[in-house]
Amino acid sequence: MIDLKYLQKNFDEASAKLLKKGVDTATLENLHERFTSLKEANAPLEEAKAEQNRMSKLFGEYKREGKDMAELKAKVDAKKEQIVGLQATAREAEEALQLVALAMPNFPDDSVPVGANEDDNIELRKVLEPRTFDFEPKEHWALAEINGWIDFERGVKLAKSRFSVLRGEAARMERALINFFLDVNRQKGFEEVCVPFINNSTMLQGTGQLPKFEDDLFKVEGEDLYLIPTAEVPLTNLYNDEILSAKELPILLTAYTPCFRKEAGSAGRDTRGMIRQHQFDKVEMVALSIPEKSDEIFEMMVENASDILTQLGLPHRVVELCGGDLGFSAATTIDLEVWLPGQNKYREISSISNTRDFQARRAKIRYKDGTNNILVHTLNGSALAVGRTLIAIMENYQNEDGTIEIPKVLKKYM
RNA sequence: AGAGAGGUGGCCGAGUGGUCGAAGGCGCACGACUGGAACUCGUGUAUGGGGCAACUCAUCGAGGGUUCGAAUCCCUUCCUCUCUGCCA
Repeated sequence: MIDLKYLQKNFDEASAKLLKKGVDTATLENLHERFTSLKEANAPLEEAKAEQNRMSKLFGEYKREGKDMAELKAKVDAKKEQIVGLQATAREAEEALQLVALAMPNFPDDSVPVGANEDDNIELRKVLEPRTFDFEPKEHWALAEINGWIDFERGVKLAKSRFSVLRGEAARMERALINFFLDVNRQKGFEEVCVPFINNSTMLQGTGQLPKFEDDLFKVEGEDLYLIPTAEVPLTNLYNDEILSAKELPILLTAYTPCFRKEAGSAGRDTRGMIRQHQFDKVEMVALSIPEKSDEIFEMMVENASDILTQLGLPHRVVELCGGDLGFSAATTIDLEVWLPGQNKYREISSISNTRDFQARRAKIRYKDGTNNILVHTLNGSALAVGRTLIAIMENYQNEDGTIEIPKVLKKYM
């Protein structure tokens, strides 16, 4: 959630920031109004309650002194009636505010480039030169068929479209990649954790998936539970509603989890192959940090993900997202895009974001700095999307006959 | 899943209708004592919101109710523990 006090005091500045993210001023004005309404509704309510509390305390005295209480009771009853009305107004204002506030995306950093969509993203650098083929490189689904690596049909049979089955060497490579990623992350100081793959609505609200993006989530029927769309949810919310001590920060976490996404709104995109699935494996990094250190940690996370791709010998580029392409919770995001020679394109394989205090405010994650409780900064990033890495290896390491070489660093894992 | 017990501050633990945001202890922070430390003594020590402030509202797992007044009584729900069942 954005800082509503900041919004109130610096409306024009806030408005300019959110414009970059595609939020029009009217929406922000609405939020501002509701925040003001709530404050206006709360003031008389609290005053009335204070009066009631004062009067109620008198009862004790009256009783002890044997005084008559009928008159006092009549006064309190009148006050109570007034409170009921004020309470209804305040509650309405509160609910109206929450509705808008929880749907408002994070402010982008000032450094975020202006732009409407991914076409306006800025390539910062390329890492590794794509290899030149002396034959026409195939796409991963063609290679999958030649090698019997991916069973698309039976994945669909077992569940539905956008599910697939990895077989034999592919299944082993999936597992090898997970182990490799976790090992690298652990060496960089991330604590490996193993988390529930199903989280409740409070947690999904904490990281920003709810209430706005419920349509993207698989919900457990009849329960307040959702399949996680990313390990960012359980890892960040590990400290939901906690106050940490400054000395335990930064907290660096990594976990392998499957991720479940409905991909609502992606109908027709990447229907072929394994790029966009309802279920995919990912190894995630999450960091909780003091505000002053989050930029540094962000850089480290980008470097780490890039380094993993380099170790795998996969050409990629580092891209800074423009305001219009930023996710809901992100203040700044860098994507890593891996080269897919079969598609002749760079495709997203990692996305690293600093959400500043946006998620921390929602999830109530603070740390104690002397006497003050301060919101932490939360960061998250993939290191890496496993299925897409598998695809990238298939396409980049293919031979003319369709066979696939194993990257050197993976050999000890297979 | 069925039966019983219970959920209070960082932790332990009192509190069964008013003076309780909450005794006491531990822990922690600061100060005194010490050459330094332990011990001892003193002070402080929940969270969120409103207000320049004095101050004030809310919170004793969560939600609702009774009452002038609820940590305390009632209902619902979640969680934990024990026993039974089931199971990797």
